[in-house]
Amino acid sequence: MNSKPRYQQVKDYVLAQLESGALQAKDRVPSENELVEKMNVSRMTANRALRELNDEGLLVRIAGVGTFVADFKATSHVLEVHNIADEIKRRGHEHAALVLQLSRQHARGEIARALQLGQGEDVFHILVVHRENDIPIQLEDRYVRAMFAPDCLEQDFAVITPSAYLSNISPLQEAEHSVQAAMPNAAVTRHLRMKAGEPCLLVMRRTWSRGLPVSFARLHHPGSRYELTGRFAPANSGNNEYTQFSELGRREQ
Amino acid sequence: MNSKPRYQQVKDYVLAQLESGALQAKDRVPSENELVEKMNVSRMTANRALRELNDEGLLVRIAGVGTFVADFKATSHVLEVHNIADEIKRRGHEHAALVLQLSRQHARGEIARALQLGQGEDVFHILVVHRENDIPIQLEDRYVRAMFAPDCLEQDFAVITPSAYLSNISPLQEAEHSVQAAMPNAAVTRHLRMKAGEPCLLVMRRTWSRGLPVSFARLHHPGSRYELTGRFAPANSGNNEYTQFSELGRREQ
DNA sequence: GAGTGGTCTAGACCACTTT
DNA sequence: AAGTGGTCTAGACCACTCT
Repeated sequence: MNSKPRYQQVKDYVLAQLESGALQAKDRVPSENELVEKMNVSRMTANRALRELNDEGLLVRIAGVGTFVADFKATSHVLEVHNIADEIKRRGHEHAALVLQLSRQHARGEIARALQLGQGEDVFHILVVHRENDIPIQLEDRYVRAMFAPDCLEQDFAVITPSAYLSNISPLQEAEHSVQAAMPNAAVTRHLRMKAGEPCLLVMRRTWSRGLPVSFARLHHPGSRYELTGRFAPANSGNNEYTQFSELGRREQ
Repeated sequence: MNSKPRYQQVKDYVLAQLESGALQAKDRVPSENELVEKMNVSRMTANRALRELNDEGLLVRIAGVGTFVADFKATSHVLEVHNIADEIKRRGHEHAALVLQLSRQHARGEIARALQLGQGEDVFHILVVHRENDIPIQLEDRYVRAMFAPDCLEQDFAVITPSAYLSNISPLQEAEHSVQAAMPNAAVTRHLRMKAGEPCLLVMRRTWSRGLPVSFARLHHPGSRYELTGRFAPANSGNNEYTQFSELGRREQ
């Protein structure tokens, strides 16, 4: 029954004191050697427990000084931006994609800047509507550096997501996101079947591969049907370490 | 010069193969014992390297089988929701808060549900406008379980952020967020000095302490002036492990 | 049975800050 | 000098999977 690893037991012991309030922010946490004695573990095991709690942001460790309760557990929480097709499937719903446009263009203005292209370098322009159970849920307006994806025009993006296609070509290594509220133009309104006056949740994403920005996407979502959600909870007694899940969710009601 | 810890050298060795493309998604990564021989380290050191890369989501380990390159490195990226006052100060700007309302109320409808209160249990209602260099940037509409914060009415929320006040009372342990685009009502429009027809980026946040939801907040931000941004980048050669930063940013231009 | 990851130990050396 | 965290090792036992 006490099958939990020893380092996890040490973590639980410390976590319990955090949660009970016995240890407050900036308080000193038992040192590795103190835990070695109290919990009858080796120092490597105590070290792993405290190091992981440090990595998780709950503790702050200072070599030569000690280990302390971190200050701002509550201030910085996490949202994740997922692949839309995976999200839909994870909800057990049907994903369908409709390709509205797939062409090669010269990069101009914002696109050229976002992808760090010289004016006139080529990009592929992909415009796809993603549907969940036939309800439009995302308009993907994506530009891809042409040099990076020479066979882009031959893809069927109704079958393979542009995002999946890109990460197949080469591992993507960096991403940058921004989320904002914006009013859609007429075309976006139409493609997402939105009511007039309804705002969009607009996610902009840039991805890098080997130091070069290779893709820039504007992901429009109808404000009435979508939200980005996240939950953040240290696992008290039972589970592993942290439960962090979130989803690009279709609003239920 | 080669002062980097051995486990980090092992991580770098594996990372280099991920980044060069020598190892693709689902490929098998050298086992701990293979790394022990190739890198001249002990197995504990090889184990730490692979375990950390696993924790970071880059590798998948299966006991009895092997270690493999993770599948969807690019699909799930992170945004963080920060404390507004800290964010403003971090940008070197001036934060000011104007308290519009501070009162005790009976919980009804959505508020009672969100805080899991019986109809009629009391909440404190806090309404504050946060300004960055005198420009309204967030309307905080917050409800706090009355039992949790008996001295709430005596606080000066122009000086201490409600969020900071709450985490002073007791460590907050769980948080739930949703981000959506919505049209503001007339009062929100006025308090944030928004143009007619401009949408809001609306962050809703619930926080828990010791298993009870203690606070529910609607954070309205003018769509034209705010966005939530995030960046995600594994540190290739030089740095620690991961660089994950993000901010609730005032849009620059 | 050979190989894998998962864990644990007892001891070690180091650089650092505190007293 | 004593205490702290940071790292590393050589060996060990286990449960598991694959062949």
